[in-house]
Amino acid sequence: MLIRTSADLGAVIRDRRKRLKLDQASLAKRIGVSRQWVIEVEHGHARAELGLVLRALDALDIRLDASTEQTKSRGSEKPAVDINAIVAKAKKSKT
Amino acid sequence: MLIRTSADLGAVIRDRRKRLKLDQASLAKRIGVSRQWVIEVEHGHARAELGLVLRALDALDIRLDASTEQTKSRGSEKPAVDINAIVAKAKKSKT
DNA sequence: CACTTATGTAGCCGAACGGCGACATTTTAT
DNA sequence: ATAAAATGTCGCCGTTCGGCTACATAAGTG
Repeated sequence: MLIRTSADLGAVIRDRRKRLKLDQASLAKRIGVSRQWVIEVEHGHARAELGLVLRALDALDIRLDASTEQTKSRGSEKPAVDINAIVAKAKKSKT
Repeated sequence: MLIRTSADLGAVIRDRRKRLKLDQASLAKRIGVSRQWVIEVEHGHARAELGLVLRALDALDIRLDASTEQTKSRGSEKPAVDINAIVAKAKKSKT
């Protein structure tokens, strides 16, 4: 699943937890956090600590992959040549 | 790339930033955080806020994928039947 | 119905976050 | 070598984290 927001993450975690037939308390113990933490994260708490979240994913055997392959381009992406640098140089050596 | 730790995340972010020829200040502005935040995260700050990290990945067009497909099994994984529940019930109706 | 379990909520607390400004250090370019 | 930019470090500060205890609802079972 594609992760965009903390809510996505929370959903993934909750689904996986249920699939593994774990209750929040057990999962919390596995991860080493409080039960409330699990609750908040499953609800999409955006300000949770990155490290704890990663531990949670590990405890649930969820793989996280980062890739730069993108389907939707959003304007200028990978300029084969760094136009900016060229322009900058051009500006400097004006005369 | 597989993300296990915050250091992995930091490396991915830094690589991608350089690949995009951005300096930390510009990236920070894109994400909406301070320049120091970028520094710390690139260094693997484990306690960074999840939401900000996700914003960073988005700003760099890095896709995050969560999957439960795993190569290395680590003990008991997907018990087809929930033995625990069964045992629990058995214990209860002991007589 | 009464009983157990799971989940969610509230307040208190120490600790750390992240922003800010200023400075030190490293790297890059001329 | 000189200048400029990029990167990293340091306090200060308001805000929030995450753990804790206790309580409040669901949700399921006899």
